Amino acid sequence: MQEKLERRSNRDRTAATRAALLKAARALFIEKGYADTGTPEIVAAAKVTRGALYHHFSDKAGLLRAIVEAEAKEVASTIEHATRDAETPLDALTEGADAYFEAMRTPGRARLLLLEGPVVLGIDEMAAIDSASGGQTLLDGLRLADRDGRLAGVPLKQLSEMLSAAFDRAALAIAGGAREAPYRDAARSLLKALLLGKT
Amino acid sequence: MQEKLERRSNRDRTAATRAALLKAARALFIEKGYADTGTPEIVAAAKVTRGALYHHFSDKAGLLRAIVEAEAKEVASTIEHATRDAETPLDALTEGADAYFEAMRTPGRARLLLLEGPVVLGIDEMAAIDSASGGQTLLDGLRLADRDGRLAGVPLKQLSEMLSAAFDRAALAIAGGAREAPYRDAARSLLKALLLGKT
DNA sequence: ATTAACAAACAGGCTGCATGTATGCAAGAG
DNA sequence: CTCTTGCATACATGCAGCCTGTTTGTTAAT
Repeated sequence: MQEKLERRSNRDRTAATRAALLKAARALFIEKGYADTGTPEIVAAAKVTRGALYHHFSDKAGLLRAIVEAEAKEVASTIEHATRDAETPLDALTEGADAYFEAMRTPGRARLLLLEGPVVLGIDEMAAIDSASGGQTLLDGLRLADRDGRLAGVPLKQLSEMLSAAFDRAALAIAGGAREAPYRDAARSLLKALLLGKT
Repeated sequence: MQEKLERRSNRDRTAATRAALLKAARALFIEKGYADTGTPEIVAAAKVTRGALYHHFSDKAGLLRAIVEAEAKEVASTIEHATRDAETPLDALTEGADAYFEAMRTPGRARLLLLEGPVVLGIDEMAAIDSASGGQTLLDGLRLADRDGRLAGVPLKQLSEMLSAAFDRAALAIAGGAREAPYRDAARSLLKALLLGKT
């Protein structure tokens, strides 16, 4: 805690400053929203000046972009890890969905990835971030299931987008305090109905 | 075009001013987004002063709220009209989905209802607006189908929220220039799989 | 005469930039 | 191998412009 002001290498300074800014901004964006959080407030919380902020980030939106990219990467990695050793396509999808809900339980993550991000950065840029982070495991799962015979003639890309949106909404609801179980059941029903024809 | 400055009743003035503000703001919010549109720009486009704006609306967000409420009402009414005389629950849901896509083709509506609204007004207030506008036909349809036997044990409220989100995403994609047909097919597949056990 | 419907000026705050300063660092001189 | 020298990095600070919401003043309807 007492952070002696001793000499540090430039690399360490940069890392520390960036980390402090990202942490402070993340907390404030989650608590009050991007628009209602000013840069003076952010730098105060990070114990840094506005000069440092604009040295490390192009602008206020750049700060959000960095935060969103980190969150997206974590989510993608959690899902990928969880679906690695599934036996059937349905298992993979179900476990992927559970992992997604789990990853999105991290406080504030849903708001950042599903609300502030799309509005501030734009849908297109969010899509780019998602795919760069490897956020297409859902489509992969559907393609595997398709090879198994089911889903003939259904446009998979569009279906995966829509399912993804459904999971997003569930994650948002859960983040807002709703119980997780019913959403997980609903998700399971959806996937089962699609892949097995059973509700 | 030449709008003589003749005497008008107060009621007419109010109606005209509000309409001009709503129209101008709507166009600008769609074109540049809520955050990047200033009130000076809005009143200039509406040929009114900022005094008029703050006389009729509590603040800039109030302007967006009025716009969003109008859009939501139109969407709900379109859907209700389209599903009035469906024969089976699946028909009602399918036709409702088509009507929703149709209603959301109105340029900019998707952005207002699905992006700017939730972020600026908050999720809770958007939910209130939705339900006040009668946006729960989807849940009604699922309940009807449930009575028919299918969907036993599936949490309907959550399922309807998730399906609704799926349709939202499709509408957003279509608004962004994507072709409508594949999304409609995916939507149909989803509903059929749930209600009939067929993909 | 009273109130609605504006108009216009004002106060506070915020963003991005531009300029100034100190510190780390790499390379050459000695 | 050390030390100086020059440059780049990492900030700090003040300024300019804009924007929002409020307040005060004016005109027109009722």
